[in-house]
Amino acid sequence: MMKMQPKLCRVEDALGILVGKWKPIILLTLLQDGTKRFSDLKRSVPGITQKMLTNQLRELEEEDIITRKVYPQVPPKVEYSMTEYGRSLEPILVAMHEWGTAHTLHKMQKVKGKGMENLN
Amino acid sequence: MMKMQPKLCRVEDALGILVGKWKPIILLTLLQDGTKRFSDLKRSVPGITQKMLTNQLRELEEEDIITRKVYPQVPPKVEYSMTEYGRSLEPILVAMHEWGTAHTLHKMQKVKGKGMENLN
DNA sequence: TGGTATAGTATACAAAAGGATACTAAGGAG
DNA sequence: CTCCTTAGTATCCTTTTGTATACTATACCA
Repeated sequence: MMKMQPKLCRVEDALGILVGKWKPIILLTLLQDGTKRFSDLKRSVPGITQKMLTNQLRELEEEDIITRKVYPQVPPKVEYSMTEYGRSLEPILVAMHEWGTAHTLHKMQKVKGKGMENLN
Repeated sequence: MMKMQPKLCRVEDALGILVGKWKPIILLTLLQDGTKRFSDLKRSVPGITQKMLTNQLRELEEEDIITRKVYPQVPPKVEYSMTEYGRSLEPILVAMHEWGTAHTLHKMQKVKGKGMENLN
């Protein structure tokens, strides 16, 4: 049994930070590889546009999950990394990842079930 | 260090189920109180409209997270409860709740920091 | 005969999120 | 003089999410 009351629910706090089409993969990448510069992140997250990457990084920075370090160079160099606070999200990311992995089978059975209708 | 590769990320699987303005509180309510009928849920989630509640419940049902039991009565009676599969999300919900609770302080300090500017 | 209750649907609309594309600064290479 | 690089902006558009409001069926109660 859970000890939490829905009315006093703090789940949204964590969820708000993780939600966004690209945030989980950005965070996982930074957790794994440590510091990365903008263009490296862009390569690590296939399909993301510059706008969305900037956008998501700004939001994460605003929430104090990542830091942004600008080197006054040309061409520009900007490095991103997790903050201590950001790293505290790791258990949640891990829990979600494990859930997803453990329940891949469940999903496959649903899909298979649908396909079976044609075979019987 | 994490053992997962961003490219093979299964985080989205769990996230996709949890995302939606009302899903976490619906799930927490069902986890705590067990079976609930539509109108009870509506009362438990203040501010939600019928359409949104129906909507979110249908999505959760579709994902096999909750079950829907209809009693052929008038006025209608429909009961919702978590599936076994749905209950497996509990550790994630708990992890998020704990994170939110533990880091309320962090948030308060940010807000306080901003307010302090006027005081010095 | 009209009002109440439950669990919805239908319709229209507003807001938020995401995407495509073009543009910029400033130095170095050719 | 022009192109290349990086880390962005700016603008416009589409899709997804969420909201508001009105409507329905059917039995019971007065």
